Amino acid sequence: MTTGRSSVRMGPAEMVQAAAMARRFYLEGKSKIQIAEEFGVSRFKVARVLESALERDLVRIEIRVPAELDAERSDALRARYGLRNAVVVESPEGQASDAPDPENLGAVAAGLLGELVNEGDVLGLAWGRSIITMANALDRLPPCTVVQLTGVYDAGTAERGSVEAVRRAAAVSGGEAHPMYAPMVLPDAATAAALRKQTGIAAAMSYFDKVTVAVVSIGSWEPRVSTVYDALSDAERKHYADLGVAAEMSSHLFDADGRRVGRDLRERCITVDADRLRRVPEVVAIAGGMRKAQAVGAVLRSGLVTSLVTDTAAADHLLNHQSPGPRPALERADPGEA
Amino acid sequence: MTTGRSSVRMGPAEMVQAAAMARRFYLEGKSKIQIAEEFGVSRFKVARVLESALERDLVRIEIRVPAELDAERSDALRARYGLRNAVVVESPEGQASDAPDPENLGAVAAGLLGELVNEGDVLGLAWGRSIITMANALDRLPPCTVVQLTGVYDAGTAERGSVEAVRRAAAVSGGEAHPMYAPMVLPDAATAAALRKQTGIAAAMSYFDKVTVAVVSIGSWEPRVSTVYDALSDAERKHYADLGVAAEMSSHLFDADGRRVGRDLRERCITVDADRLRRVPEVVAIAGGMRKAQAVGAVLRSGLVTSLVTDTAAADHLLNHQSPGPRPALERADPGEA
DNA sequence: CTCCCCAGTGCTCATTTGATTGCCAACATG
DNA sequence: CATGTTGGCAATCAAATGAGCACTGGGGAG
Repeated sequence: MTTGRSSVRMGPAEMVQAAAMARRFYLEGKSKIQIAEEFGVSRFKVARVLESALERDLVRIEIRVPAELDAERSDALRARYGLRNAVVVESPEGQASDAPDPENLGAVAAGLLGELVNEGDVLGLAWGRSIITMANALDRLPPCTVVQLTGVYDAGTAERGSVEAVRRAAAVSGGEAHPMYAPMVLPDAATAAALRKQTGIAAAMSYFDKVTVAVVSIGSWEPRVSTVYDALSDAERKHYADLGVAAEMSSHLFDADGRRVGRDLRERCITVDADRLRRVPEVVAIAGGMRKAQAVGAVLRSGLVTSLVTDTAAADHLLNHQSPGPRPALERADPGEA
Repeated sequence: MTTGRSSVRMGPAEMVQAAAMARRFYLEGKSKIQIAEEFGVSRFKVARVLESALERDLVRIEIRVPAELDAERSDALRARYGLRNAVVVESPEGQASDAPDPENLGAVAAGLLGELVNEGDVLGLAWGRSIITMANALDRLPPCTVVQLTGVYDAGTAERGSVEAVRRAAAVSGGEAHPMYAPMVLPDAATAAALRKQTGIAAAMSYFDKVTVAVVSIGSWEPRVSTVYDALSDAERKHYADLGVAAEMSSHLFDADGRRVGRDLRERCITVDADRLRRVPEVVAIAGGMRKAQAVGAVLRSGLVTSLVTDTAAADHLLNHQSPGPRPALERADPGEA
């Protein structure tokens, strides 16, 4: 700032010399002292020349990530919300608020999973469209046990999607699969309790305590954006909406500040407990799109999530219109151990 | 080289983290230690991540110079021939060996002169087409005295070109002009001697010892490529060619090794002595094109020249087909003082 | 099972680097 | 002419950095 202004023009000799020095320094990795000796100037001079070369854009440094990733927002999100990992996927241009999670979200999450999962881990998968997409996009995964964290959502086309996802992940990984053939939301607590005692379901649930990496989805309290919302009656929807539900994750409900609300719902659901989830060293949430942005913020503020895969639209909202809230970064065991 | 291979794929989290670290380091100027603290890793980890980011082209550093300059060849020439400054101008594409010095050469030389000349300097200009071009391209020059170093070449269109160049340079600079109204090559030594006694010419020549920056041109011993060659008779041309003339500069002749030959020619010429030229702290030669490449090499080997402005074609020849010769870099007074 | 190898990590020490300060020359001003 | 000011430059010292080394833990071969 104090020396060469960008406005004063450099002559060709200065330019060429600066370029030569910059080449030595940045591309050939020579030290400034070596360069100073070669050019017969003091090392301070070299430093000044390089500094001004930087100012004048004679040296251009760019950080290139694959086009679909937004490094800047990823980093900002990670820092702001105290996440261990944040990956922001570029939202397709022109696609407005009603776009669901883009295809990319799943593919990128699959890549992230490949990084986070180590051999011997126990991977838990909740329900979610993006999670299905992710499972399909998985191409390699270290050997690990895969367990289903929630019941399935039994409407729409991808009926047994969650089961499929668990099977697919286990197949790619080469490990055991522990799916659950049960709906996520049941008519009443009794039915749910009965189901939980079923051999297969109980077997799967017995792994919940061992899960080292969980993948969850986030929905907002709107039709077609929350699995649970869609599964309830109008009266029930109204009931929970009055509690101030802002987000739903694996059938757990949160208000805008990330506090659990409507805990009674849990009794009717086949899902992993929030407290158990909190003990999972690495919880990856996948959700994107404008409509889910608020919900994602709410869940982040709950402190249940350690990593996030989202898109530009949601990231912008989280960065510009929401605050991380009081809960600091998570203090969990490092997900490194098995 | 030892750590991350370029072939092993990075997951999105690693990618995003590497990008974030690279941004901090390269664009925001944070230290690796700061980055290590922020990300909760050791500074060595940061160093390794940045190193691998460099290997994987996640960080791209490019040295950008104005398109017309060839930084790499400039630097190579400077280093190989021990020059103080070397500037290589991009030869226009497809323009073959018979291209004379491109327009750019003069413009770039003008810029170089603006750098090299300081207030109070005495600038000497020899004859040469590029020097005329250069003078026309001059846009600013510190106040200095401008002296004509050689007589003019009195044929062709730009008849009094050299005089014009001196006047123009003085006008831009705001200093005195000392032109010489005399031809460069004369029929015999007596005529030359008589001319040298002329008031105006003698006045100009009295400045030769004070010249601090000289600009000269280089020609090869061919028609239309050397001013002197064109001014001689066939017999004379043959005579000097038999002496092994490879280059001509301000009516001084050099063989391929940079040794002076045909010194008798000097008697017939109005020009600055080679020995005086050698005492000038900064001698800038301007010459380009394939046909002059050999000649440029010869003059460089004479050690008379401290800086060179040339083009890609000549530079390639100088770098690939010629050697710098025994004479090391010049040991002259720094051109800094007035 | 042991052993070796290998990749990854963090440490130590020597070197490099940046921020600060002091110096000198050029210049404007009283 | 003396003096203050400014700007560029080099020296100093503390912080940052790199190269080499030791440690560890897992995986495969014998």
